[in-house]
Amino acid sequence: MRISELSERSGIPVASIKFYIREGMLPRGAATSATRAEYGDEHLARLRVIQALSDVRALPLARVKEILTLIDEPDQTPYATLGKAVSALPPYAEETDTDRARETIERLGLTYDERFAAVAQLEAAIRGIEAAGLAWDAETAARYAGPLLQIAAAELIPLAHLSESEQVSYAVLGTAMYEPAILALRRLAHQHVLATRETDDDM
Amino acid sequence: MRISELSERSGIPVASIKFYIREGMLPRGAATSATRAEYGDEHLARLRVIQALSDVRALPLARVKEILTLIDEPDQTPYATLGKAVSALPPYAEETDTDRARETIERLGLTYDERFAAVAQLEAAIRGIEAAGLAWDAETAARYAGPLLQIAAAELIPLAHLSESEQVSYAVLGTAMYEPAILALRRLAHQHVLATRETDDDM
DNA sequence: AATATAAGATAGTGAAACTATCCAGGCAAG
DNA sequence: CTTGCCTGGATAGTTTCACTATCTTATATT
Repeated sequence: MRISELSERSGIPVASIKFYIREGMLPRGAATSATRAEYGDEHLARLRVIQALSDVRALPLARVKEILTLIDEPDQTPYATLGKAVSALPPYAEETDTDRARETIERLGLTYDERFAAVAQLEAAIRGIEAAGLAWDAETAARYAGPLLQIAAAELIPLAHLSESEQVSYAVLGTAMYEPAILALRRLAHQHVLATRETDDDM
Repeated sequence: MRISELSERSGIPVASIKFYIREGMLPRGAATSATRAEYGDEHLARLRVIQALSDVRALPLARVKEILTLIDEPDQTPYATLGKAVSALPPYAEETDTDRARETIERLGLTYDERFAAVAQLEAAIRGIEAAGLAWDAETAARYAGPLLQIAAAELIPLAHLSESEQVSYAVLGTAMYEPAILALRRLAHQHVLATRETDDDM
């Protein structure tokens, strides 16, 4: 298909598609002549991924590009690839000390690895919680860790019968794309708990 | 304290503090003369909340302002206030039909209420998941719902012995600020599960 | 041959979040 | 008391991001 059809089918303006190509997020079409190029279904799929990451996750295009690159050219190990994908996701934390996060992780009996971006992200999250005047103690952390461990374990099961490259792109995209659903379900769960309380006490 | 001290103690440039005041996110200091005003600890605390919401959550200032307004002037009921707070959080979903979300919610046995922003957010999340080529079926949804219901229920318990206005600001800020910690813990849980698998299978 | 459309390059736009400059009025040191 | 620096407040400028519009050249299509 030509660029105009790609635009129609994806709902993205031609000018924006050209912009994504310029930015290196979408491969060029196969040139059939000096002023014609052919686009395929892979271009359409790529555009949908860009939109999902950019609109639903509200990721800056630079981060979207990082994730796309990881899917196209995974690192040596899936473990390293997933680690890099995590650093493309908010909260964007720079390197600082990660004492609070380390304390939490060790107290929970989780594996601490300072190279992992999620450690710095947890640190940033804890600082934010406390800056906002909220509590983050062992009890609070434990409330979250148990159920999340269950979720994480369950999420990894269906990966088993996929090929390695499928596993990587599923894990990278899955890390990013299931998060909004998780947050929405938590918010709905709050509402549900509140709504099904028979007491007249509101919160 | 004067604005320069407020700036020093918060680490936020004077120009930015003035900007926040202009935008109505931070109250003016109490004027002591035509060119002097006095700022208090409440200004410092407010600044820290703005930073937490803006930096850690990466919320646009317009959303930060909405949340701040909710804390300052809660709605009639805490339930309504929390609902509005949720709409200030990503994913920012406009009104569309919410069929997929409704189906999921009903199948899970949760309370469906179309006025609740989290429903539209779940819809947006599901569409994003599928646009990215990932699965969202009953089984997937159920994997998440159970543990999240546990989390939600546990989160509401400590609210019981707070005053109503404390409950509101805790719930509003808590909805926003604990989310990054939840996501970071999920990512760490993935790493932990992967790291503690004795098999040589990578993912 | 005339017209339309495509690809690719370059430049322009609009919103968001600051940041810098300006000015008049105090306060404090000498 | 006066000189000079700081303040509060207003206005204007800057930077980054994510497009969007225009332009050029060339090639399909009728």
